[in-house]
Amino acid sequence: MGRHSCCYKQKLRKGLWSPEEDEKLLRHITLYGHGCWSSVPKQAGLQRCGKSCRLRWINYLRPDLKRGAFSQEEENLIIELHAVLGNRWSQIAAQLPGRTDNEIKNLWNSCLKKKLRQRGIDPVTHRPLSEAEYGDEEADKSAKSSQDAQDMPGAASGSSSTNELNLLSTPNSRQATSILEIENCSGLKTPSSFNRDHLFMVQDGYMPESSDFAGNYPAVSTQFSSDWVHTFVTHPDQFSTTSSKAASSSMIQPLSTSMLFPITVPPSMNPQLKPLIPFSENWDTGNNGNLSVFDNNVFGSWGLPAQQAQVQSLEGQPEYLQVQNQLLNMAVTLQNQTQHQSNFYSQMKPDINFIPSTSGAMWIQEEQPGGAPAEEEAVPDSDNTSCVKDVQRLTALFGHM
DNA sequence: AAAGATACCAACCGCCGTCGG
DNA sequence: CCCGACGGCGGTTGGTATCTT
Repeated sequence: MGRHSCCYKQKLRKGLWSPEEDEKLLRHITLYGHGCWSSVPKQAGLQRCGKSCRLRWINYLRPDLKRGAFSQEEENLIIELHAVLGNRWSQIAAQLPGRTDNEIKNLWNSCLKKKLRQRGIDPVTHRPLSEAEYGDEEADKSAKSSQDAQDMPGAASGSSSTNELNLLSTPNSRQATSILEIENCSGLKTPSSFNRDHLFMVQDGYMPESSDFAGNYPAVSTQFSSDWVHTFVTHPDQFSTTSSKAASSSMIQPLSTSMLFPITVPPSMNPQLKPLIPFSENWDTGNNGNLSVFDNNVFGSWGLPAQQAQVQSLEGQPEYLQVQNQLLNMAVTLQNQTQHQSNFYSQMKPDINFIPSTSGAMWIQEEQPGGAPAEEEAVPDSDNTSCVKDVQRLTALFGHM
């Protein structure tokens, strides 16, 4: 096996990157972009393979990376996403602006798996350990299918069995338990599977009424983390494929700008939200088997009470854009109400209200009505490591130029 | 204080899908 | 259609830091 083909051509450096190498790569990409990765090391004067450069850029040098410890909310979100996506780290990372798949993978392997086990939850199946280990036949079947989905992400289309998950929030959650349940949700394999199956979410005591489901199917891309609501709008193109992998991606994946529009709504706004997005009755009657939910007036409302949130049809504007606009307006309104963010990257939490990222994601955090910042789990300001790294990066970029 | 154990994380490895010739 | 280059992904490794005994 040995090295990747690009590494055979010449003797290339391996191992940790020196500050000088970082500087070269950072400067090169800042000035010229990366273009073809295989040509980057030569152009940048590096004795590395293109793959190594790409990895270094993505995992370390990218300017939009969020440094520092993961917040409790991020951890909860990762756990919830992992329950749905399995080890698809890149897709999970797509939901966490500023975090890399490698970072999340490391966190999972080093911390979250352990935490889940300590809580009696099997990190693979996301079911109670006792049930996962000694469960009845049905439990075994369910667990197995879930396991299959995670073991063979690429073979997802072949598996259409139950994918049940039951997530419990951390015992330390400030308010009510957040529970995300997906029942009989054919493994999120294809969007059309939602025609028969249903998915619902329970949060802070909210229990969807049966009428909520009458002919409608809630968007999977609304997530609850603690008492926050994470909502995503996915670009319709994401639904237009029958590829199992791409289809499952479409559920939560994202974002190359406008592909996904995540908004995190603070607890104080929850009363205004109804965590269901009606889906069209002919959800699965897409074009030749391809699903184009937006052709079918899927988004009749957006989390708000129906009478308040009917999407007005704007001539010539795709409905997903209308939804995005609604969310954007909401976000801007929030921003206007809470005018004290200053630097996007210097105060990620808890002070940031509105954080655009290059990936098109926005995170909104609102002040509590009393004016005090929304109470958050304690988030380490910025650990020494991240400081050192940031200094290193800045030095690399500017210190010698 | 030293040695061993454990945790953490950056980077590598190999596989796979896509694309262009 | 085939083949090679390339990018992307997930699993794994190895070095370093931290903790425990």
